Amino acid sequence: MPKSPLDTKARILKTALLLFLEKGYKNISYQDLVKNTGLSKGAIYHYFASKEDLLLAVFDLFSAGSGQPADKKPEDIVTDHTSFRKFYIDTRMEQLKAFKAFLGTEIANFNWVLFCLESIEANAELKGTVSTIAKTEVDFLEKCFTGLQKNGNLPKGKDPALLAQNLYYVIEGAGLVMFLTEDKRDEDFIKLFDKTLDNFFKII
Amino acid sequence: MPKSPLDTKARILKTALLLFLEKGYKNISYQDLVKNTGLSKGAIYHYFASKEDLLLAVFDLFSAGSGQPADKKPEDIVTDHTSFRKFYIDTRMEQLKAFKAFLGTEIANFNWVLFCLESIEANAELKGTVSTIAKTEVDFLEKCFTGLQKNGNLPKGKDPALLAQNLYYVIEGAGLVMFLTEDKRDEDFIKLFDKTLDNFFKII
Amino acid sequence: MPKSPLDTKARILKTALLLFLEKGYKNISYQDLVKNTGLSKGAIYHYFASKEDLLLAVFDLFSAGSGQPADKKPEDIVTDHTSFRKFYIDTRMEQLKAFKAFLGTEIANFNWVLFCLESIEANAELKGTVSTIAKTEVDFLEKCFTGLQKNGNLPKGKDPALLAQNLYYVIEGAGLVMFLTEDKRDEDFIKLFDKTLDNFFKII
Amino acid sequence: MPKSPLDTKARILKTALLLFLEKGYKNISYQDLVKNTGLSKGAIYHYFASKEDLLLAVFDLFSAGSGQPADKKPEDIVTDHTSFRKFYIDTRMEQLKAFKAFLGTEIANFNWVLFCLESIEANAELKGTVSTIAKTEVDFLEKCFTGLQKNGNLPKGKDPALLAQNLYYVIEGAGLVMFLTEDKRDEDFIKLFDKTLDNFFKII
DNA sequence: GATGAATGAGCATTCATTCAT
DNA sequence: AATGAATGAATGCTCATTCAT
Repeated sequence: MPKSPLDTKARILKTALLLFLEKGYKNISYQDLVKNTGLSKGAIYHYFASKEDLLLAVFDLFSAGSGQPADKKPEDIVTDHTSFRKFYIDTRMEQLKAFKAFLGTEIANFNWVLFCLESIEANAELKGTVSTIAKTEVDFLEKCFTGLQKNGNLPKGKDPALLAQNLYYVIEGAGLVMFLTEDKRDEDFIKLFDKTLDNFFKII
Repeated sequence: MPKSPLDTKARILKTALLLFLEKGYKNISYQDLVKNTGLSKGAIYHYFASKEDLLLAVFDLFSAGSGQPADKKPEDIVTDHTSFRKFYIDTRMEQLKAFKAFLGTEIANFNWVLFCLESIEANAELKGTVSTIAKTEVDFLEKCFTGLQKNGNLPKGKDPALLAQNLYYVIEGAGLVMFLTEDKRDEDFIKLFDKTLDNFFKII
Repeated sequence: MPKSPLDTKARILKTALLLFLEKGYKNISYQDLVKNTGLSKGAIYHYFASKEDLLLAVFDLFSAGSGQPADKKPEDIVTDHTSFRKFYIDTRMEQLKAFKAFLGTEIANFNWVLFCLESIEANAELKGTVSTIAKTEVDFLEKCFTGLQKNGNLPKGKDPALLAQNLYYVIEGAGLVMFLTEDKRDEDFIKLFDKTLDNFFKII
Repeated sequence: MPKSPLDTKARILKTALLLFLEKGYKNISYQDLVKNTGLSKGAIYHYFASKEDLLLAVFDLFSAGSGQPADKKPEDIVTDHTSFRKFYIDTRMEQLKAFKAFLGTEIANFNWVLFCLESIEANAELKGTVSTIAKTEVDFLEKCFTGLQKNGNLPKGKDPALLAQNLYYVIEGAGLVMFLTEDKRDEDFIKLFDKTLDNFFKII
């Protein structure tokens, strides 16, 4: 039974993140937050001056959870297409697992696109944060391609940086299209990413 | 000063499309529609039974304007990378020009991602429509790659269909990331698409 | 296919009466009237200046259909309790049959109490009309009791007029209570009236 | 100046009961409630989730105020017609007085029929409550008739239960007809009930 | 005679926010 | 730290009515 301020604040943040990701920032009201935190409106306002303020804190949390692991060296782990795919999927699954563990619950509908769109709509400065996340992800992919290159598994003359950029877009694009055209769950996205990487290797 | 029912209905549809694309479906209220159409709430309800009903009609319009031109044969027009890029950009610019001409006004913020997300959120059946648009676009790109192939400008063993699929994702992904990380205008997207195609050709 | 003004006006009146009785005056909108008459709003306004105006005409129709048959002589027909009950029920059933024939359709929920209440609420002068209906009904019942009296089937010293007044109230009260406490159909009311008369004879 | 939640909730309930009885549930808008409670719309919604929810609570209040006093023994108090009438009228007047005292104001138009009709229209389950009120009232009257019987003031062979049922209907019927045909005030109803009882005794 | 386009006031309801306790 | 009472603007929607055709 959490009583300390830190616990309460964390509880609000986690609940808000979960709800925002599931249904979007605009679709979540204070009533929802109250119901799902078990706290009162006043308590939430005690920690966050406004809904936008809460969003900013939640977005920080989200971006922290979106980073790539710094303890691993992709360029050493990735040697060929197979290890590339395995490493990428493993990393994302770990990320997802960590995320769920952090939230302490399953998340039915991981609508991060809507969440990000509404976030930058509410506060355009968040574009910077999204941009950083994107760069980190591209860097990560670039290191993977470098791994391929070091092992002679990259066709001559292909630039790892450009490949990373393209692959990043492919993954984002595939995710977005899946969102817009299919009913999906978390695991579907993992499968999608695996297939997407496979296809990408076939065209480069 | 339009008086005929057809004019009025079209006026509502155009205005709604414009506003929905600029600010998203949820962010537009009947008050906004009233202000921008110069009509009364009642008049809008006379033509569309509900906001969702209006959305469906607007989405039809949007999807109609999103189709690729049926009168052109991409596989004949596209012969090399240069003609590919030129043809693709020309097509999109024509599309955009036609769209603007149809709406009769500039559109400041072409937030089609938010519009699509909110649309399928409001009515999941619209996923089918989005899916069709996506397929049409991929088909179009596939024909372009076939053009390249016919002219010996495609590396051996590369599948036009797979290339089209990937390029489609790259374009969507690039567009999405641009949305989430930068301030952009219509023309910026055109430039982005040009650069995106250029980069894509470098990695295949 | 009715085209003459009279037909149209009658069609509106019948439809309105049916709808008002089923759902109450307030619950029926012009939209309902349009849907059920197959006419346009304008057409209805052409014949009736306002909703209240329509109500007044409808109420006239209703009160006309609520009268007792002038061609029959209750005091001659009613001789004992059995003939009283039979005559009363027969009369009401004929009334109901005539009503349905006139409307040209079944009526699911005969909520005449709500209809009357809302009618006098809309125009207090209608109280006069209701009053007249009530008097006619009491007169009718008085003649029935007179029939009983002539045949020596009325306890000495009982005043036919007073009995009629009481029986009228009993019937109205029973009907109202049935409305407020049970789900009922037209036929249930007929049964109720029969039982009510039977019980009334037991206490006088 | 009431500040406690209980006061506020009670204030809303009383005001709503008063207004619903005066003009009917449908005719009262939140605007009316706001004007008459001095509270804001939001405050009312804070206590009652919807208009129907408010109605249910109000109806409970109404039904509570409609019960007969449990502390009195009608079968001992009522001995003859005179004491019957006096006891009945006294009871109703006390009821009315208590009601007014509770509401803290006069009530101009006690339209309980419309209120009940609209209540069961809004929520058919309320028929159960109305049914209970009716049964209580009939029981009460039956005990009165039992008092008459015990004192030899009931003609032989008359069933107190049947008499109670009939008298109840007579009273309701008389009340309804008065509503539909005359302008009336609270006191008029008391007078009406007195006269109604008097007449009823003459026919049994 | 008849249509239906257009109006605008009014409705129940939701929402983020403030603040006394 | 935490509650929840109270606010009032805004939302989608319904309605009776008007009127040009």
